[in-house]
Amino acid sequence: MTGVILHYNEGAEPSDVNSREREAESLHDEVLTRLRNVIVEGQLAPGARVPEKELCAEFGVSRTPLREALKVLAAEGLVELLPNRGARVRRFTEQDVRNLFEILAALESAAGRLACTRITNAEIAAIERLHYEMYGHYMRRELPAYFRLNQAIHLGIVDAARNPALKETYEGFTARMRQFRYSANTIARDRWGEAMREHELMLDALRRRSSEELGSILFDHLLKKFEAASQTLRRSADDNGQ
Amino acid sequence: MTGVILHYNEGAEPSDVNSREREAESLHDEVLTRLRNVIVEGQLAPGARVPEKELCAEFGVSRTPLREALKVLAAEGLVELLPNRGARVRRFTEQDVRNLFEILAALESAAGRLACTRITNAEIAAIERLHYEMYGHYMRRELPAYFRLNQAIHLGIVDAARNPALKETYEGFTARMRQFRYSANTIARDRWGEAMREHELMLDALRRRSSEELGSILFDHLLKKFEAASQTLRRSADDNGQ
DNA sequence: CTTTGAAGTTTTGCATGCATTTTTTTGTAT
DNA sequence: ATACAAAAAAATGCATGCAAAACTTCAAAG
Repeated sequence: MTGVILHYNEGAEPSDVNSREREAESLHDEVLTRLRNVIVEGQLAPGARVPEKELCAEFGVSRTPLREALKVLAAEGLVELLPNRGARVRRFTEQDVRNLFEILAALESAAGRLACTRITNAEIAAIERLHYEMYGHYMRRELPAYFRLNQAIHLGIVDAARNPALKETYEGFTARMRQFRYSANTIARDRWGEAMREHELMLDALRRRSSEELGSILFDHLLKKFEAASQTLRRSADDNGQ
Repeated sequence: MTGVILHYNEGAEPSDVNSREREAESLHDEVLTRLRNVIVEGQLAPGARVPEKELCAEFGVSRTPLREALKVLAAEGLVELLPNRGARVRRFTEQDVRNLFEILAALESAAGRLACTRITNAEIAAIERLHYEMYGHYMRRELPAYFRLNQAIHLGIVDAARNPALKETYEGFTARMRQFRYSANTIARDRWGEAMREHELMLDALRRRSSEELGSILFDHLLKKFEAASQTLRRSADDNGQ
């Protein structure tokens, strides 16, 4: 498919494992996706230099597509470009993460506003079902399932805003924050109930198609989510004596 | 103007002509900025193929940094990458522009919310002064000066949100829309008064530090701005028989 | 010991080279 | 003419080459 390209990926089989779905993806795109994952998943520590040669070997490509990907990641803010010193994985401060959460809150809040004017009754019903299912997981303290449904609800609202550019931007930012997800997906016992109540308010505002209410609730909900997550994070950091 | 740039950098002194201010800018960064300007300013028509060779000649660089810039512009959505067929300048539909305006509205609305909790009284006073100055231009029907002040006020609010990442994202989106500015900076006579009134409400909400109000006003204000601009645009398109 | 610094090594940024693919041109049959 | 096919030309995607910059190493001086 990609061709025989002798030296590198003979045994590599780029087509089967990594590129799910998309057929003819450019090397650049594939490297971009893979490198972003490497960084977001923390395989490359924050603050670490990005070793071009090693990554080229690992990905089986030359430096050209890798460096193209690095420029894009730099534009996304995942990586810093040091003049004549290559790239380094960006280290996020707590303030950085807060700033990103506020951007997410901005996008999702606006999505909620727009959704109120554009969502169909069927979609509202679908979100209601997700809500009740999530409530069940909440009652049974099934955290992973709860988070899955939670995310589905938020995505449903973003979808209902009927704005692909907004959705794409939103997803871009959530992807960048997957590296903090481990903490965001922990939830303090007392926060959980509050979050559930906020979701009830969201559903109520959505049913009444109250743009302003839903926008406000979502905004505050996201900021509180950050506060809770950062507290959890700080606590676990303290536990480690760090 | 583009400069002599013969072989490479013998007498090159990159610091003097081309890089205003910033000293050691990488070729990649400079090409990125320049190419973005070329596209946003419409020197490369929407839908047109991006001619790598010509641009390389014009910028005096090889294809490598140019192509790196193209990948970044593609990630920004200014350019589309066609497999094996290079890049083409993205053509924005009215719906695309609406979507972008909604994102801008999201960001600025959130900035307003945050600003209410973080802005200093001195900054509020500064924005008030801008407001009154803008009012003078409104009364005297001085459109360019009005728009300048208008923009300063909006930027002041974004600044007061104390979120550099938000500001950067906001500026990124406004830059991308500078190509539609010609229409956004036209304002229908009847819309002007309404916009001015909305600004009065904004200032009032800001004085009272009412996050929700300011967020709502800004959101609606931006969407109305789009509606007005797109109407103006459509009208002028009709006039041209298009 | 710590500093200095010169020579060697690696890394970086960019230009160039080359196999493919796409586009254009040209030629031929309908 | 119009449609199609073969050939030629150009553009694209990626690998590689190379000079300059940044790191190492290690020995001599303080």
